[in-house]
Amino acid sequence: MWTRGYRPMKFSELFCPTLREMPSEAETVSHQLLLRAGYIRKAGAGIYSYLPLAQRVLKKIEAIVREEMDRAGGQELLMPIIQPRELWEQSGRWDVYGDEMFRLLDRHQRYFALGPTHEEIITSLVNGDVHSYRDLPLLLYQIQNKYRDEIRPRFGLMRGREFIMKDLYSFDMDEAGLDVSYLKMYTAYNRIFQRLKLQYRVVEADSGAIGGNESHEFMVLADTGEDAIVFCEREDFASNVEKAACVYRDEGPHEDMREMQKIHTPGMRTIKDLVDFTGEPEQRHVKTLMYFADGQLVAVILRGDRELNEIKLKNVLGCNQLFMADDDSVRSACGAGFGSLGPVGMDIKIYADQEIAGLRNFTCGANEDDYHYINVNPGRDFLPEDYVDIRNAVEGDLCPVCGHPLKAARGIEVGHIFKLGTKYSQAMNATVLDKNGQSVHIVMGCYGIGISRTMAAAVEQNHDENGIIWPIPITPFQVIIIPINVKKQEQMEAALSLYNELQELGLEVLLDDRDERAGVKFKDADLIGIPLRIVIGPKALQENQVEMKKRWENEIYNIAIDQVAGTIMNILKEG
RNA sequence: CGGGGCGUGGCGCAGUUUGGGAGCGCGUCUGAUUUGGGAUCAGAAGGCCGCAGGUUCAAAUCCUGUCGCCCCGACCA
Repeated sequence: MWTRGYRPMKFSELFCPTLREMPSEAETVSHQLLLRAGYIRKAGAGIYSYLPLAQRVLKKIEAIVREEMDRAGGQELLMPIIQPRELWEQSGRWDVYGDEMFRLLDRHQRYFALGPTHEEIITSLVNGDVHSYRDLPLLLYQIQNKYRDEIRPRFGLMRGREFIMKDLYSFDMDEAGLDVSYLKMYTAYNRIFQRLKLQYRVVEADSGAIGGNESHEFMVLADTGEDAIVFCEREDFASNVEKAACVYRDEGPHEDMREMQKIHTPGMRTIKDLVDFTGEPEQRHVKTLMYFADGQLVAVILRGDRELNEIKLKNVLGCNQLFMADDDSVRSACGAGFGSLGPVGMDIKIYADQEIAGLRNFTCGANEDDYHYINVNPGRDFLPEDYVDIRNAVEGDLCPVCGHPLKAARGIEVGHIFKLGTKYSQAMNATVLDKNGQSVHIVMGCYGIGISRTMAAAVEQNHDENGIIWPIPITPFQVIIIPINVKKQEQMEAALSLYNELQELGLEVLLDDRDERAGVKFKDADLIGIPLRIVIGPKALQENQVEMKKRWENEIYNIAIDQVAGTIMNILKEG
């Protein structure tokens, strides 16, 4: 149920510098509370020290992760943080990874990377010592610091430049083997997040730069999450909006096409300007975006109320590099600037979102500054290269499986699993001999859990105005005992005796033996988030009773001292 | 990298516009009175005003440069 082996603790000896005031640098709840409650301190942008309370939480999360990785057949190892450049050149990622990789020079002017991930090193490791199909499958993992020079570290532990991650890599003979390994991890991840008592959802995800074809993300649900997801309440479908296919259904019958007209629209550059000007809703406008795809200019058109999904666009175009065109390039190619662009008469390849096909009599730019067309119709007034799915999914879109309207939510990505296939084994020539003595590339998968991020996500999801409310499986202490007045001998004696009794039962107990006013101790107990609080005060003590309070409830119960241990054990068992 | 903001005792901030005393609240230390939701009184310690250069009789304040941090956008566990 919980992990033993941590010494109980007296608050007077604990290094837990709580802050009365909110640190000004923190914006997000988890960042604020972890700082205020004395869990973390910043050493630099995106770089933190974990204080004793945080270390306890991290160790608990790690313990659960380890148990489930081992249960699924994983073997723990530890790989270096400092990795030679040559390995990264073999996989081609020395260049591809770009500025996000920390690089350093040794005294001989040789380059090294601070590992942002460990595919290269583990592939090379396995390649050196695994030669036969008899050695597979192999599941290897570690819990290690990772280094990514994030463009913008933020939200405390949520997006650090140094963070703790569990990463497991699977090695199989073939795709069928990979499917088995992937399923093992999928199952293990579900067990982990259930055991952590976090509300989460598994969503389909884009596999991004790491490569591969199938991928799921494990999202802890929180309004402050950086990712948007959509899910279906009826069917087994949930997806990151980056990935979610948008179902398009032609609603027909369509209104009659009217005659296209050019109108004067001085100074109007945004959809909102046009909505105000024409009185037509956003859905009856079309916006035009210009991109460079591997150096070639393309136009993209979407309904006015939609957001372009660059990942989808990149996949549709099959390009490596995609970025928005600058104003000068657009002007010289189209004869007008952003805000006045449109598909009519444009001799650049146009990719239209699939919804555009069903629009009638919409408004768009005329490729002439301060002019727009109204009553534009696809097919009649312009022909796109193709109609494609390139917008972000939103709430209310139809489920691709059952057609039911989708719900939207926000989430914190705490786990991500990928089927890599042979991307790295080919690049680094990692092979084994199969039963026929034939050399085949190893089929790989990789599976990450952000350990430090999970701690932050847990706080994000479990707190109130007074502080953190730890889920029992990861709380730094299960019980805090507060004698109201440590100078009253009978209170301290009762407290100490209870403290000893509970710790002998294997519980993690924090005894607040500080000579502080009761209010201070209550405030700190709430702030640092201990689930169960035992208060030893003069009134109840005369009756041989103490007060018990659950951090997530308001009620206070009086309990006979000799029943405290049993009551606590029951509550903890229920989790 | 672009846009916005901030660097002044441990924390939160005022002071900068208009140059001339380094201040306030919290915390810390000592003593007393207190003791059930962040006590009160008395006393004390603690600051290269991010750093460098410049202007000036005089710079936290004006100028130049530089470093760091936070927030908004593209990356990801």
